[in-house]
Amino acid sequence: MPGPTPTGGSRPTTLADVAARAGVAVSTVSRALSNPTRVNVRTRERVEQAARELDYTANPSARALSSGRTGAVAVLVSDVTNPFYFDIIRGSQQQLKNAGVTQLLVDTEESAEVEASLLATLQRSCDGAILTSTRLSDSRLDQLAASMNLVTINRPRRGIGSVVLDTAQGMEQAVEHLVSLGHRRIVYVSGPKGSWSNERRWRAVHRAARRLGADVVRTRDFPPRSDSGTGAADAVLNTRATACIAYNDVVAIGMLARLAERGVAVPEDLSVVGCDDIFGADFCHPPLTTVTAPVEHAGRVATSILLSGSASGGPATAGRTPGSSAVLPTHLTVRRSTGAPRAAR
Amino acid sequence: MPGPTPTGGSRPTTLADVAARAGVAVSTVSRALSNPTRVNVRTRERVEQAARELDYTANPSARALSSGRTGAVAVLVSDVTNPFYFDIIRGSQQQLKNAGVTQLLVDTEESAEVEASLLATLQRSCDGAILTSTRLSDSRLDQLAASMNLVTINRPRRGIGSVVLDTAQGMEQAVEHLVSLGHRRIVYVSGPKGSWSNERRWRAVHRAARRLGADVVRTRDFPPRSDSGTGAADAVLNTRATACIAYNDVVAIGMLARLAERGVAVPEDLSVVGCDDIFGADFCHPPLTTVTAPVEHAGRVATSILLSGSASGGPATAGRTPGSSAVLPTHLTVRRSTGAPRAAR
DNA sequence: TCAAAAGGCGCGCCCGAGGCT
DNA sequence: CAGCCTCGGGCGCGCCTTTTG
Repeated sequence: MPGPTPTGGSRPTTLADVAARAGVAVSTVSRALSNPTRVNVRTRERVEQAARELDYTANPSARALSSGRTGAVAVLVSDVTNPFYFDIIRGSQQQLKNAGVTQLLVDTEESAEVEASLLATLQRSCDGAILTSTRLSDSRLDQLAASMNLVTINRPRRGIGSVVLDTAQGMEQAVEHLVSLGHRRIVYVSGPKGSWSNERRWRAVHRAARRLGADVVRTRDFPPRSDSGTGAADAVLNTRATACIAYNDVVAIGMLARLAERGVAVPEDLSVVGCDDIFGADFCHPPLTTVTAPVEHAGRVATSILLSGSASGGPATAGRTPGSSAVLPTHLTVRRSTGAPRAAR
Repeated sequence: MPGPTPTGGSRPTTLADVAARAGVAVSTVSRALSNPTRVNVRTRERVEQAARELDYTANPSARALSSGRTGAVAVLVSDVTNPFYFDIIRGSQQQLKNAGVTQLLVDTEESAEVEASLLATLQRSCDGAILTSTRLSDSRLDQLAASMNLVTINRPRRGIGSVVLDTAQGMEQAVEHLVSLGHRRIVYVSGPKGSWSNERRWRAVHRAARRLGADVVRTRDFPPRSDSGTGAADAVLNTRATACIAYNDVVAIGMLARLAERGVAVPEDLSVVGCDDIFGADFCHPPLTTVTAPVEHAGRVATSILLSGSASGGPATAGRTPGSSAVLPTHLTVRRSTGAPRAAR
């Protein structure tokens, strides 16, 4: 017996139950509930009351099966642990709830393969997906976008909806800031390989440094985790640089811990700049100079783009909408982790 | 035409497509794919190859509709913004992925009504739910548990699976710690009304203080958000206390900011203790003395309990399993935000 | 012992019948 | 009698499960 017959004894009420109680046909109940204007007021009220009395709730699976719309949107993040995503999750959660859509939170474990295989399944169980810092190849991305609604964050691509946090701009400001303080040797602490953002940030730093006549080198790649901070700090100290710009705040905060451990004074011995302005950047010690990005806003915008695209008519419209894209400006927020270099070092 | 016919031109392949290609019946394909042992090896291989060639992926909605199992688990949090939940989300995400289950992340906005209404819908679209810090009444909880698999975190209830982070224990240690430093007047910064944890923590603090001969009062209730810190700090300063214990780290960190703003030295003028040991508690300024709770572990355990319960056979078994429960110990982690009170104040 | 056939699962949507103005 | 509003019937969605050969 397949019927889920928990405790109440009776299985969940269906449209048919409501129809019987209201004395109308199943199709009428369906219409009354989902398209109230297309039915007589009196009938509608009868139906609604019956539904209320029976505590009717539509079966989402059945609805999805016949309509093609699931009422869910997937949000893919490379690592749920990373505080950077918290704000994105939060921003999209907010928008999704307003639209009555549920959020499927998915962790891709920083792997393109995991991401791809998850999306294959997810494709059927959601109306669209928000890809944050995707590791997918261009071709895979295009292919996917053809069969489902997609919006990327920090990974623009022609024909696909996208939101970009223009951290490159903030990175330039960071370099200018450091140079104006007197720094001439700067290190960029590189993020994960294959990250579009990482390359973009590095290029911005590199370009700005060259323009301003400062030396800049790049460390090896570090995973975007707090514990990368140890290796990153050591790597930076191994150079003769007086300032460093980290791929993001998570790493930067990790570095602060290691620097304190090694007795390196920030900013006197080394200035540190982060990126993203995550939770914690303002109350760590010293408070972190960082590139402030409107992350939560990005989550909201990405969700709006996705919803406006899929609203027009379920998965059938996937790939049709040109894919609007937004670029959100960032700016440097100067706190206490940067300062003039010590004259003699 | 309802068919989702994105770009490839052809709609997603179904069991029937695979059956046709493999030259067998639909039911055979179904079995071959979901219950491989119950079918001839040669047949199975033919089917599997056909499925591979056609890039077949089952439609989760259809599967859910007929089987009753959705392959999803909901995780309800009162506020996705709260870093405390990050670790829970992370812990459960991990376990769920191992089991091939997807996570539905849901924000209840600190409201019992929102929580209840969401659960009504969710009930059909997931195989179970993890309720973190639920605000539901006992009766509502029981009622719900009768019709779906539930596991609560920090809200034990007979007959329902639960995980409790025993922060009361850590709270006692906190009081002992403060008293041993010489504090005699302590304030407990109260969390949200209706929170089981809040009451429990307060009682633990109260009891321990009385036992040790210290005075303890309680502030008004504060929402568990960082910006409550301002009001909380002011409220505490308004008393003659030399130490305070906050409902949780989020509030405590918010208080640190306000205290710095008002020029109050921590711990010289006021000792501050938090709870949970969230991300940031170790690198704020000063690093926070707090009750360390194995939050991620709690997320993992809760998920395991839920999965072991629902594994036995879909929603039909809801309410049957007695509901195992776990209590995870906590301990005080002393950092720099607590110290001896200034002799004269 | 295995595979084919058929009957749901619950809902959305299309089409057409009937009543009323 | 034409036209509109309203409702009922029926099919299809894709899969699982049971029964039958």
